[in-house]
Formats: sequence, structure tokens, C-alpha cells
Amino acid sequence: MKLTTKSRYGTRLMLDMAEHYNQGPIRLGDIAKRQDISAKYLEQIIIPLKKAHYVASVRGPKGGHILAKPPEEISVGEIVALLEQGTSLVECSEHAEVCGRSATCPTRHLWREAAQAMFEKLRSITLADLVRMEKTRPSSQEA
Amino acid sequence: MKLTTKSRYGTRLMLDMAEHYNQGPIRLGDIAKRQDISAKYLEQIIIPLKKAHYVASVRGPKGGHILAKPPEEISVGEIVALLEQGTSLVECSEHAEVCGRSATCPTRHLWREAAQAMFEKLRSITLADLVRMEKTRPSSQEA
DNA sequence: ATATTATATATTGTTTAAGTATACAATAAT
DNA sequence: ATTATTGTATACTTAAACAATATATAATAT
Repeated sequence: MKLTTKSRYGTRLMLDMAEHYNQGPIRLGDIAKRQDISAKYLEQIIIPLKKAHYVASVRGPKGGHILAKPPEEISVGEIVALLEQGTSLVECSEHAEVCGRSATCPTRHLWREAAQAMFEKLRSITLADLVRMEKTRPSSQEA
Repeated sequence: MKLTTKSRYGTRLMLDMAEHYNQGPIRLGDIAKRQDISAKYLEQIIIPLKKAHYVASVRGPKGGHILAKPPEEISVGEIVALLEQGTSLVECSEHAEVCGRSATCPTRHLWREAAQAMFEKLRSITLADLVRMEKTRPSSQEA
């Protein structure tokens, strides 16, 4: 039930770009160093974010990546949903056919509600919120 | 980010026992058949549930397992927390030391809040609720 | 004494997560 | 034009975790 590194690193990747919003293209290499994540791995993680038009890119020297929307308009929920490939906690939430019991299984709805509660929370927090949190309390912030 | 089969099967295991509450010890073999889960695997899954005193057992012929508390007093949240070994979505929620960035990482709190939202929902639903749901609407129940 | 249940421990197979490696394409600076 | 620097695309590898299975043992109702 743990989050994958894709959504965790992906969130930090996006947060790093949010922190440097309006500073032109940011190199993945720089983000990799700042966040201490393999640059090669970040290259993979950013692909779906580009396809979904959260991120734009510029090739060549002085190139890099930029957020395609302001940080206020990108929620963590969107990022996680994208990188975890959906908002469900069990396969049968989205694909009832994987289990013959789907039609009558009382636990099925349970997992959907739990996932909903989680994503509602995540969708309520934007990259701008995170940047603000970081600035306000450089360390030891409480929930 | 998917739930493991342990918590999913474990919930169905407990629900099956709730459905047969006050009917004496229930054989794991019977549950395995009804739920279409490997009996051997259920034997493993039930171990932590016994250790946590949600389930009691009787050996020998006519033996089996029984819920140690009424279904009203066992929430899905407790079952899942037990079988997923905690209520966190990332390692650093519980063990800050696994990541050098824990002290200042703004995303850390994020994951804790998301997990909290999810478990609040799960803790609000008991086995008795699930039994009731099943009886009220034998199929096609909506959230 | 026997059949039937649970218990304990070890082992195995499979999948997925996580990360690397290599080759290619675009472009700014010179 | 050439070169260095960035991103892009695809394939590959490794390790861990998940999901079971197998075997042997212990308790107990009949």
C-alpha cells in the first residue's frame, strides 16, 4: 500500500519546478542534484507529465523543462493520479471484470471510498501550497 | 499504491467470520471455499489477526476460528492497518531516518495527511456495516 | 486410535518496482 | 559548420516484494 517512487519523486520534481517558476527552463540535471534523484530516472518520470501537458520542454543548451501551468493550478492529486495510473486502491475498482465477485462483493465499495477520501485530500493541495509551506517554515512544519 | 492481497483477503476473511458470528468455530477451509482464496494463504493471513486478538481459534475436529469481538467493534481500518503493517503511505512517515531530507521535506506531511484521510474513512466502517450492506442489497449496492 | 482441525516454518515462483545503459535528436553558442 | 549541451526513445537489468505452496507438527472430538 505504499506509494511508488514515481509519484513521490514526481511530486518533488514538480515542486522543484514550481520553486523555480518563471525562471526559464530548468535542467533535469539540476533538479536531480537538488533532489538527489537519478537524472535518468527523472527522465522517465517526466514523460507522462509531459504527455498530460503539465510540463513543457526546450531542447539543447539553455534548455530544460517548465511547468505548463502556474503552480496554483496543479494539485498533488493530479500528479499522483497520473503517475500511479489511476485513483484506485484495487484493480476491481476500475476493472470489475478482473474478479468474478465484483457484482456482489461488499468490500469493493469500501476501497473506492477510501481511495476517494485520500484523493480528495491530495487534490486540495497545490504545488503553490507546498512552495508556501516550504517558505513559511523552512523546517519542522506540522500538519 | 495498490492494497496487497493480505489486507483485501484479510478483510474478506474477517467479513466471512462476521457473517457467521455466533455460529461457533468456522473452519478456514470453508472460508477458503466460500471466498475462493487459498486455504494455505489464509492460514498465513490470519496469524497477525490472532496475535492482535481479533480472532480466537479452536483446534481439532469441530474446530475453527471465531471473532474475538462482535462485528460492531471491529473496523476495516484496524484490519488494514494490521495487515499492511501500519497506516503510512511512505516509509518516512514512521521512520524519518530512512531519508536525510525528512527534516525539511514539504511533501512528507502531504503523504501523512492523505493516509490519515484514507484511514479515517476505513475506521468509520465496521464489519457489522459490511454485513448489513450485504444483506440490504444482495447486489449492485452504490456508495 | 483416528480423523480433523489448527500451527509453524521453509521454500518457491512471479511480478513489479526501481534504476541503468545506449543510441539518437534538437539547438544555442562559437 | 562544428561542438557542446540539453532532451527523447527504447531496451535492459537488478532486486525486492508479493503471492502463494509445501511439509511437518500439535491439539482434540469422536
